[in-house]
Amino acid sequence: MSPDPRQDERDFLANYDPRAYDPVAVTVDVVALTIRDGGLHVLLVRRGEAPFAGMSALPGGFVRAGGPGRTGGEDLPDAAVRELAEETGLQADDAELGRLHLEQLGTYGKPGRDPRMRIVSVAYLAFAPELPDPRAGGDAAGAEWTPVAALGLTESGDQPPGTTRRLAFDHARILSDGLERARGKLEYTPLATAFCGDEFTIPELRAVYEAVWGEELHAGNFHRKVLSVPGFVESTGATADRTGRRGGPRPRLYRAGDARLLHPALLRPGREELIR
Amino acid sequence: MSPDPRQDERDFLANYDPRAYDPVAVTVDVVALTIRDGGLHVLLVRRGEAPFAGMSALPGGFVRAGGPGRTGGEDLPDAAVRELAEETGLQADDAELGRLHLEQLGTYGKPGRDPRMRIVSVAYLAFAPELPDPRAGGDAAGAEWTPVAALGLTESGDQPPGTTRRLAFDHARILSDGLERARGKLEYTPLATAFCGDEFTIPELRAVYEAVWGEELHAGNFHRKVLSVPGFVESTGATADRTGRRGGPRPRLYRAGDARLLHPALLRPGREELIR
DNA sequence: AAAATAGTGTCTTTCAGACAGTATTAA
DNA sequence: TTAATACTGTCTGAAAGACACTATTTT
Repeated sequence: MSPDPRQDERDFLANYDPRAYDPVAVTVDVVALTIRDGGLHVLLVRRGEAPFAGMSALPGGFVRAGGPGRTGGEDLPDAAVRELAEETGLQADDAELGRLHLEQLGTYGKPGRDPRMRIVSVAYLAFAPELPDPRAGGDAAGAEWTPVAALGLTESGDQPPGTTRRLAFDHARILSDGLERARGKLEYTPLATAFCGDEFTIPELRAVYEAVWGEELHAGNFHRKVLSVPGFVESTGATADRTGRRGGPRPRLYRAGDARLLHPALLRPGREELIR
Repeated sequence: MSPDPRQDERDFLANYDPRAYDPVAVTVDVVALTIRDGGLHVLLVRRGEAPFAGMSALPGGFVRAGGPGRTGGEDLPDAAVRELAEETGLQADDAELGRLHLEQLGTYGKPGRDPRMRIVSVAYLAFAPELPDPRAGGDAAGAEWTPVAALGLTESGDQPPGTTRRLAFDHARILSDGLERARGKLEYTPLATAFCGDEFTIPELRAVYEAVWGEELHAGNFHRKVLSVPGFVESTGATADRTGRRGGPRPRLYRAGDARLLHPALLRPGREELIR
């Protein structure tokens, strides 16, 4: 219709409700999970300023938009990786960040979720093998890996009164959604291997499942099940030099296989009661 | 820290990269699915203006933000329902829209996805029982239920050259993601009942699965399986007056049960090859 | 009468989970 | 030597899928 793209944009903007011009800010927040000392940890930053000063929050920040009418700016997953890199002090092209699994979790935009202005936040979920402590890195003064168990999250996604470490904004809800997503993903995808190094043992993989699901699994059945799913893991032929903490034979080493879905799936035990 | 929230907001805005001020618009797009004549249909609008004039698009529009510093404006799911109501001519409080299943699908924000400005779009997925034709309603001149099969979508989410009915922006990708989500949801949730009326027969429910999954199911095994999953359907005790199109006994009538997850799940047949 | 459909019965295979048992290692 | 651990074998019950079969309805 109009060959001039700027005329086009003026038409476009004129055709909509003027309330659309009220500012909406778009941010990304990242739920970065890892396993440390056998427990599930999440990367949190300490807020220095109001609102929610002194409380913890998920790492995140504004999406760089690019100027109007142009195609500059960054894609949403790039913004998530950038925020993660800034907070951990790792470079975005580091091998450790490159092996990371990143997926979109959901978008949170309820009016009033930030008391200052309307903010729509796109949350990402990251699964990382054990990463260095954030304080070793760059300008990430306040970031640290925090045991998820210490946050006292309930199933409904909030923190009961008396919880010492409280999360700002609606970040308890976002983290809760991320944990539930992670628990489900381990059932039907091989993403538990994203928490491990390049080579890992079956007992290490089982420890990932136990940390994320929060329950102990039967070692023998787990072992046989993992090896029976085509493409979940492939043998390296080697044997680990390490062994279990209190003895036992040296476990064999495996790599992640080429499956993208687990078939049949590894279902969480004892979910029959939670279904209604 | 600062008791004045406007001072607070100024601090807040001053602390971030100035590129954050470049405008980002937030829209919602809706993938509304229904079953008509035994086939899966999606609600599409015809675009009258550039860009993509004459092409089809998902219904959608700007999220009403509310003014700065206040908590006005609409929540994202409310915006999705509003867009759907505007396009179908139904009122947002109609029973037919009230029974609708609505869930967030994902957020699409790649720079350049709209040639005019940076737009981040939150996509919603809706499952609807058969709704009236949009043209009967209000100002929804260009909306219509379109057979998904006519769009020629490939697994990778694009339309090969030569497709007659083309989708604007990245809406082929969004629709493709919505279809895959719907296929998966039918496996482990009872949401197929959201495509049916209040009362339905097992063969009608099977027709929903066949339309969404695009393959025929074994009638006998499907029947036994549905009845064996606790809480999927509950009997009304009544028998339908209608029967199969070419004869057969009158099927019994059921209502949706109280299950929120299907256990054990109804898995799609023949997915072993698609896993890697 | 013929064909299609609703619903049930039965058999086979697969798989999850319980349990037992052997070999290997640390304490 | 004891205890923990890695792994394997075996059994049972649940469930999916193939197939057969009866009863009911339309054409």
